[in-house]
Amino acid sequence: MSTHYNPKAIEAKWYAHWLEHGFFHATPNPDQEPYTVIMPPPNVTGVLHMGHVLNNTLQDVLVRKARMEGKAACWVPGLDHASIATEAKVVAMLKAQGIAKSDLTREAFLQHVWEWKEKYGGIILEQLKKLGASCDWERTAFTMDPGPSEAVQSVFMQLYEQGYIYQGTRMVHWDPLGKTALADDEVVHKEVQGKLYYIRYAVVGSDEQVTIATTRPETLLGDTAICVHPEDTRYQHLIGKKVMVPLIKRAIPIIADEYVDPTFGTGCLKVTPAHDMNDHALGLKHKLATIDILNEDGTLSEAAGLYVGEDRFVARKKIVQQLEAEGYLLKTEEHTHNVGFSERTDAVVEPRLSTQWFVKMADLAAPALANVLDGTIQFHPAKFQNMYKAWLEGVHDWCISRQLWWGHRIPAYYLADGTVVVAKDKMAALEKARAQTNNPALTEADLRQDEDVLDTWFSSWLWPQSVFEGIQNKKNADFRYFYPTNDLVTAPEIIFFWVARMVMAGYAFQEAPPFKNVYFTGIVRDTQGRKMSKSLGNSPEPIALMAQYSADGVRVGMLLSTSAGNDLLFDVKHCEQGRNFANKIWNAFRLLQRWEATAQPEEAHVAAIAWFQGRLDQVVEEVNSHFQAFRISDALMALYKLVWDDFCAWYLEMIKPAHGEAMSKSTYAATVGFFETLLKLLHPFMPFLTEELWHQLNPRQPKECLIVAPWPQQQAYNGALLTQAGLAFELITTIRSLKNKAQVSPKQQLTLYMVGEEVAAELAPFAAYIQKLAHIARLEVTQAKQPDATSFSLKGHAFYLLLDQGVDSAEERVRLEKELAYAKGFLASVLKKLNNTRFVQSAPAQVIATERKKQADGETKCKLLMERLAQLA
RNA sequence: GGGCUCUUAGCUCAGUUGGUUUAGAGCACCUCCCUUACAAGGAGGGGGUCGUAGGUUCGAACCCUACAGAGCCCA
Repeated sequence: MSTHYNPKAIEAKWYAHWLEHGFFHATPNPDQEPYTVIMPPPNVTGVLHMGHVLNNTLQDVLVRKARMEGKAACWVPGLDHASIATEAKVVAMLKAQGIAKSDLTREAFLQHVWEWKEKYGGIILEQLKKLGASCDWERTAFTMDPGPSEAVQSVFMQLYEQGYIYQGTRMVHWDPLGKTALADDEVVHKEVQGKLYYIRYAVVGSDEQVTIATTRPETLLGDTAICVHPEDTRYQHLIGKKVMVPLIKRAIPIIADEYVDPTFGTGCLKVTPAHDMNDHALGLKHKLATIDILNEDGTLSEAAGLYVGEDRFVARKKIVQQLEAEGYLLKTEEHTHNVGFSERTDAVVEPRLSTQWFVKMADLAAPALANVLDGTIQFHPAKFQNMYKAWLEGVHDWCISRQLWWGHRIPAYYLADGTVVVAKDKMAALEKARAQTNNPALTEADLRQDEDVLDTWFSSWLWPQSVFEGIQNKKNADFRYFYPTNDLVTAPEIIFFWVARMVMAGYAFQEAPPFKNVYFTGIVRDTQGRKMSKSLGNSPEPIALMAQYSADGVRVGMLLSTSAGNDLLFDVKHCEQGRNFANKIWNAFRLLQRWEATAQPEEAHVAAIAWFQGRLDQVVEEVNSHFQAFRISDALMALYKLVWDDFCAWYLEMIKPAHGEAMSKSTYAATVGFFETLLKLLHPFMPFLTEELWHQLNPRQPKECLIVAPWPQQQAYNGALLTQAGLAFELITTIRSLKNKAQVSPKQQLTLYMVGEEVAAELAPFAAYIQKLAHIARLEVTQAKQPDATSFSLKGHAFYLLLDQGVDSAEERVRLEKELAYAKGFLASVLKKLNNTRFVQSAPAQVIATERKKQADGETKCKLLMERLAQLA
């Protein structure tokens, strides 16, 4: 057996084995408790990045533990069709082949997208298998599959009939690159260094001029008013007059509104109702004209009058030049401001007036908020409640139409006169239209379906329901069994996009929450705290990382660096630590395996076994409670220490037979049992290594896999024994340290005196181990002072260590004086409390008792140190 | 501009309702050791007074106030 764990063959072997035996597949079973996790569906265009590794490792840990606990663990994987991202990708690909989207029919274009999807889509799901993800692959779902698509359609119709979906002309965020509207939260605001242009407008019928400051001078072509604050004395006399828009020479009114901030710029605002959210509101209020100067692709329209057909940014430059040439530009200033960018295409978003479909949110938001605030749905960490609450309380209606082809086409049909009919298909729409218009002569040719598709999130928000066909068929067995799901693991970035809307959908369509817990992960950043991104090239490639450190190593590395909800600075060193841990376990197994259990007579390591059993039980309890609180990295760290420190460093060394000697059968059996329990506890975190060792440890049937072995039971443990062992270990460490400081070989056999029968009794079960591990030849109880030996105290007990070559009194003095100073300081702080009558009067009895104990320990320690110093003098 | 969160060892973070030793962990660091499970290892060790300044309390990393710095969400 190799001295190093070699994961390659092992990982492939066990993943195939688990699949072959159907361990990942869950079906409704009345004898089992269901445990359901819905994977946040990655984009069909996606490839595995470190964020996915984090997110999916966590889900797999939760799912594997639940499976071992005997639950019907169902982890549903899926893919999201990602309208904008996918369409943009395919458009670019076609362009590279010399095909323009505009030359294709809708059907032909969609044909290309489906072909692309079949060929390249969903790579990420294959990559997740490398990570060990134990998803129920038989349930893999895609948002564009017939089931989920039907759910989208039916929900659209239902909400439309109930009046929750409406069509409206609104200012929307327009993505000129994607040529589509965006929802509020698909716009990312970034600080941008721009310019503030000061432009003069001449007042009609006067020599006066007013100066406005704008960051977007090209929009002046769409100006329909100038607005000032009604109380601004600089401009009051101009209210009601008109000014000439430069270059195009259009007269527009000067109006007054309190909306204007007199301290910003010149206090004089140009109003462009078609191209600014706030200006639009002003326009409505003051009944201003609206001039839309932009085309859908961000070029200037006929209405602009100038630079028609030019891109908005080109036009901006040219207009600035012309303004300057014609003397309208007073000055420019550097100016930092927030600019909206499209989440998907990164294009600068343009506020634009258009007719779109919306979902009315207020009623849907109410139960979604209430059930999070009352704890029906719990957030981990809970701090995300605040953000969730703020968003839901000020929620805006949701713009759900997108001017794209790839996605769920809106099931709305128009008649020539503009009548709208919503129905699941053309035939149904025709029937409705005939009934609605009382015109049985209508034919399919009279109906035109809406060209737009729905926001991708409009399918994602149904995901926990639609993967089980819960919209169309609420009574189906899977849905009734697996819904509501248990835990959702996702990123806080999509708390509004997705989490909030799923909760709304849960209450809107099932009157039940979609999940019980939401665990928010942080963002994976590099060691400098920068977000990992392709352009920075600061993200390790997960598959390569797994090849280097093993899948288990990467899982452990990822988990060790995470705490719920906090961003994590990812360092490959953590994966190295994970790999080293795997190796440690591997080698513990090698040691165990080489032992022969034949010793006669049967002499078991009773104390060692009882102690480790206690530690095991203690840690099982600890791990369970960490899981309950979603403190996954703490659970892992508890196991890391249990294995490395308690099992390897202490237990195995305690029971390790001397060179060439055999081991008793009962000790060996107990140890194998411990190792099995450790493998069980570690399995959710390190599935491959543990499954391999599980089968190497004992011959088992193919079906008898660790992945379905029962999770260890929580048992009561002997706390007193753990305390005794703690003292013994502390004693061993102290002896080693004293030897080290005295430059005595660690293996030098020495004599140790324990002062008093009490401590001797306390340490009795571990006496043999103290002798073995600290290399103590003679362990004696004494009451007498030992002038030739070094003294020390632990937990109020005194000890003498007889170092063979005597004591270097100078060094010993320094050491003792340092210790004494500390002990005195400590004692003083305790006495300060105890001498304070108000403390003694008001503190709880238990606190005072603890302080008294501290005092006693401190006094013993000081007394001993002073005695020893006196001897040395 | 409004709201939220954070600031504890070199780094990343724990620290539960204020009171078990004048604060813990992992990693990193220093010394010694290639000892027959593991150098991807072993033994030992050093290191912080908890952002700053006040306040409440018998007692504060923990509660309150102000200030400084970092981040997030919304506009």
